Amino acid sequence: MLLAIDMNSETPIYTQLCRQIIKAIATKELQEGDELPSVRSLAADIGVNLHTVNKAYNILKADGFLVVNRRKGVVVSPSTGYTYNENYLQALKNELESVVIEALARHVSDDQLTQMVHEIVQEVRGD
Amino acid sequence: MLLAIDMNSETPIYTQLCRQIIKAIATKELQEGDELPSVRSLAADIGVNLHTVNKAYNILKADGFLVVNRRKGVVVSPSTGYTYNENYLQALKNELESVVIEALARHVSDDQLTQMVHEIVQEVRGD
Amino acid sequence: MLLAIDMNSETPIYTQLCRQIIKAIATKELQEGDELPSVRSLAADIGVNLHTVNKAYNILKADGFLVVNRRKGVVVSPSTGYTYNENYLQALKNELESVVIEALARHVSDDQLTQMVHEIVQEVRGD
Amino acid sequence: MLLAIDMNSETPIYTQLCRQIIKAIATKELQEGDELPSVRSLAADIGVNLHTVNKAYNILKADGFLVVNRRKGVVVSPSTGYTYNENYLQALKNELESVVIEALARHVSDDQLTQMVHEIVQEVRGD
DNA sequence: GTGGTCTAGACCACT
DNA sequence: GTGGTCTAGACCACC
Repeated sequence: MLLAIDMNSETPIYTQLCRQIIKAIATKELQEGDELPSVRSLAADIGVNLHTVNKAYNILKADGFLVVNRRKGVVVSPSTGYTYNENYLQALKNELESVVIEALARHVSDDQLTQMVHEIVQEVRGD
Repeated sequence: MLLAIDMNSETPIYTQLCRQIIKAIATKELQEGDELPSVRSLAADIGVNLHTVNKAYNILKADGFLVVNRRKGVVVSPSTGYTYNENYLQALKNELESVVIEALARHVSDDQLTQMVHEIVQEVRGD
Repeated sequence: MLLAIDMNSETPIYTQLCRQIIKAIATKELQEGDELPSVRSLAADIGVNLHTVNKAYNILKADGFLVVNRRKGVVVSPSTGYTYNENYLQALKNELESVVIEALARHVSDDQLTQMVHEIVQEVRGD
Repeated sequence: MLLAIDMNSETPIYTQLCRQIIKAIATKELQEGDELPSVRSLAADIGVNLHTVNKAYNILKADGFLVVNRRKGVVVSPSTGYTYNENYLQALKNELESVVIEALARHVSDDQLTQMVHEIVQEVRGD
């Protein structure tokens, strides 16, 4: 897995890490039981602080994507560990709302939006 | 127009203001030329500092949603002022990506996602 | 003479008035001795406050463009009244500098700049 | 880089800061990736409030001249970030117009103007 | 340490 | 009255 961090982005580094790992899980590049690099080695690899990687891992553990395995270190959870629930759907809708509403205000069409979502889904599934 | 601010939210107050005003524009509750409350009165109304309101207004001005009219104060721009462009579409796709990818990882279905987008569009259009 | 005021511009109305009158003088639409509308009628005409028109007239008087004639009211000065001097040239260069330097930083070419100046000169002379 | 602020000028301090930084970029005194002083240290240096420096930095970020790097603080963007576009050229022409037209009205010659522009270009390029 | 956000209170330019 | 600018001092998130 290749992690590309943009130091100039306004998104915090730990968030970028989370997203890229989640993306790898979504595209099945990372599957149940796969080991992740140790906090130490990953931090050295991408040149960031230990705390930053640690924070990302902790968030992903809290979200159920990762789990600590005594022998293998941090591994990807079985997919039942991070299935959506009501709370998540609500949060998802809120996030979508703020993005979609601005798009509509700017005269992006209904079709363009769903088209865009489809493209993203295709990228994830077909990648 | 009614603005509801959540002081405990982690999203900055000025961002919440921006979103609600954009939403009002999207739903045509606010139309071209409509006057917004003065920074001072709005700040007093919702109980925040005037600089916070000012920042929101300034962002919306920079984004083309609002303009300052010498006689009427802050008013809604003609809709040509905030039409989408290439840069915006790119940013929009990036924002959608991070949201959608996590949803897919959590086994939200393609259909659920487009359904959710449709619901939001309905809310905006049908209001 | 037609005065078009943009209430949404960030340039103060009195400055817009000054510029348009100066432009009319530059294009010889207004010539030495020509009468300007009274403060009162001009204000009513373009729908602004008396003070605003008054301020514009006063600035133009201080700059030598206009002069008060006992019988005809405010009239255009003889062109000797507003010829450039050292101070003005210095101020002009400062104003040009801030504009030109940003243009250069943004990779506008030397030629584009002089071309643009030529175009403006043509518009004024040939108008 | 040396920043000289004129507290008595009528141009806002943050604008003066913006111009001087843009000038430094134009003269290549500041190049892609170069770090700028932190808002706090620069504010202390020139004796203004940190919010004033912050505002200048924010404007330059919005204009694409600067970006915030998570490790290095505020740095100069790659020059692709602030290349001119149609909107900018239009705004540039408007700014040039108001300056040039008054100069013409005051009998500054065509040649003097282009000469002045050339001088400024020379100063920037030959620095 | 950094930048980002918020508050509070002041003065000024413009209309 | 409006928005624009500046100051001063506070807390927080990120690294």
